[in-house]
Amino acid sequence: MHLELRHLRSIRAIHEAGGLARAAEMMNMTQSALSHQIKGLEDQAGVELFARRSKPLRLSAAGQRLLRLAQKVLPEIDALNAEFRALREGKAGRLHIAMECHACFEWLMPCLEHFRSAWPQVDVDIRARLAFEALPALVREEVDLVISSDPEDLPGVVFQPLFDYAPVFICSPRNPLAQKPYVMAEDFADQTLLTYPMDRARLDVFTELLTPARVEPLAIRQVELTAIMLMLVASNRGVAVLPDWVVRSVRGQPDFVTLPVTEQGLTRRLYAAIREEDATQPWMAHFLRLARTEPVKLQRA
Amino acid sequence: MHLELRHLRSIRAIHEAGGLARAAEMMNMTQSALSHQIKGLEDQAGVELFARRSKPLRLSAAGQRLLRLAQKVLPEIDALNAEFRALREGKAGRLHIAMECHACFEWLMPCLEHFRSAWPQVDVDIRARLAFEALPALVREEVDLVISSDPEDLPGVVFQPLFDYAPVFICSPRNPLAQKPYVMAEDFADQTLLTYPMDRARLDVFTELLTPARVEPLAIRQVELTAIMLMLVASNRGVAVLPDWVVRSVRGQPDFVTLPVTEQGLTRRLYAAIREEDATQPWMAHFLRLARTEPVKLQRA
DNA sequence: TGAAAATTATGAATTTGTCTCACGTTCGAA
DNA sequence: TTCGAACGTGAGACAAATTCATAATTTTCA
Repeated sequence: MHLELRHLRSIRAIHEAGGLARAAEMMNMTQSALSHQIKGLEDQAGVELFARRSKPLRLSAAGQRLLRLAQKVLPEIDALNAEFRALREGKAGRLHIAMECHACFEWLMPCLEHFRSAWPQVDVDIRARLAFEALPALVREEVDLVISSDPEDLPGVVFQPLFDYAPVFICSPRNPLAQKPYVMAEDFADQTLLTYPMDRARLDVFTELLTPARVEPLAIRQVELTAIMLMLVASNRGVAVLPDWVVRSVRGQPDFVTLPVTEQGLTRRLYAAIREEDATQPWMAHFLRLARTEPVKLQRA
Repeated sequence: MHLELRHLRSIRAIHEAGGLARAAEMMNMTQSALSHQIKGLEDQAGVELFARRSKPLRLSAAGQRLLRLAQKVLPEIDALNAEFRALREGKAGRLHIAMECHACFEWLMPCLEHFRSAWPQVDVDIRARLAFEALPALVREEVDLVISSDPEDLPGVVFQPLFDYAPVFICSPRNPLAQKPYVMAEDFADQTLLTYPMDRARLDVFTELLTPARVEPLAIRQVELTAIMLMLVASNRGVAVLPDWVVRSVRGQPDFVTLPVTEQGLTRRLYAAIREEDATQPWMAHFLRLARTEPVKLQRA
């Protein structure tokens, strides 16, 4: 069959108008055109859609079945049109975020909460552990924003700086390292290192410290949740290097000792990678503004 | 916008085929036609549906939204086509039954149970109390079968006889009438009559007895459910005239006395009114066969 | 890096389908 | 029966979709 939305619209109009002539007027076409259309549809379907006996043309049983479909489908089409219109006007959009930085949940969630209420027509989502590389996925439009601390030069992609943070060493006061003024790469050689389950290339402690110094920790244990990681640190089952906004939340608790990484401490900058085309979207600008201010509140908390 | 199903099919095909050329082949059209079609759609929508940067043409965010719609809508269209095909082959259909005879639930339900398993593709339904007249509704194709005991001569409608039944008087043994060998119209003058909530013209007790004799019962109480009506009879709150297959179910119970209506007893014939066009449908024939045999089992039970 | 291969875009001609116009037909009511 | 309203039909006009041929890409692979 060659059913088209045009036919569904006609069926609905004929039902609502209670006749072919009035329906034709509703749809800005001649009564003849509608008659032809319906006839063609019936020929294709091989089913009588209208009770032809009496004059104000009424739907047959099969026609009523078709009407039900029309009443289900057409509103969805209209909804999509409304969405596209909002999209053109910059009110709607999609913001699917890929995080390379696993601890970013902490500040991302409050951000998205604020954002959602301001831009209800933007479809938000977070994808934590991507099975694939995040930046290619950004180019492929599978995601719309990537949180990363390693800007790359990619055509069509821009890296917007968000804020600076410091990777901080954290361990139990019972750990011997707790006595030191700061930690160095060599200090990890006899430690169990707790990390998020990600590639080493995406973990500050490796890219900034251990890999350049060619130091390998005694053991590595991968942990998904920040809260669990802190528990393990508190019970001296391992040490970790975490962003300052995470460490700040346990400051002053007697179970934890925090130290700078290297004598000067490390500083890293977080970026939002987005497609060039999206950089001008008003909602994207709003989100970036939030992503620059929210985390700072956490860091100062 | 001028979105059509054709476009949804194309979107889906391009997604599934992973490219425009392969999709075009899948849809038995040239690659050029698809390219033109997509371009037209994007112009209309004012939204980029595909990521044009890289060659094996992929869906953009908006395109993915459209794909979701396609995946929701197209299966429904296919389902309808399957239904229409079954309809043409006489496997599917609609059997919406209107009852003028309210007590017919008793035998109609078992009938429909059997029928449903034999003709799963026929959409069955019962409408008990129609707000309108049942026969005009049959002509208008709002229902497909009317249970009635008053055949009329209507163009396009045929009355198929189902079976005969006897309207039987039923009362409590404590009721004075319980002593009589049969009841007459005059006996109702000082009785509370229990009836289904229908027009008098559709109730045997009036059409066959009281109206011709110009007798009015002391009171009329309308009851929806047969079981409730029997309860009221048992507690001598009223008397009733019910079809024999209903009365048969309480035969032998000490709470009830049943008597013939008039000396000879009444006999009525039940008909199924259907549209002429449906008379040749195989499933309709099957249903009528069931409707002739099932009730007789109840009457003999 | 450069050429070949694969993939998509474009433009004009053609085909297909849809609509309009004018008139015929049917149905229901007076 | 006749009238009027509502629907059907057919030919031509028009619009839209498709095709063919070819250009402009990007991707792949040597």
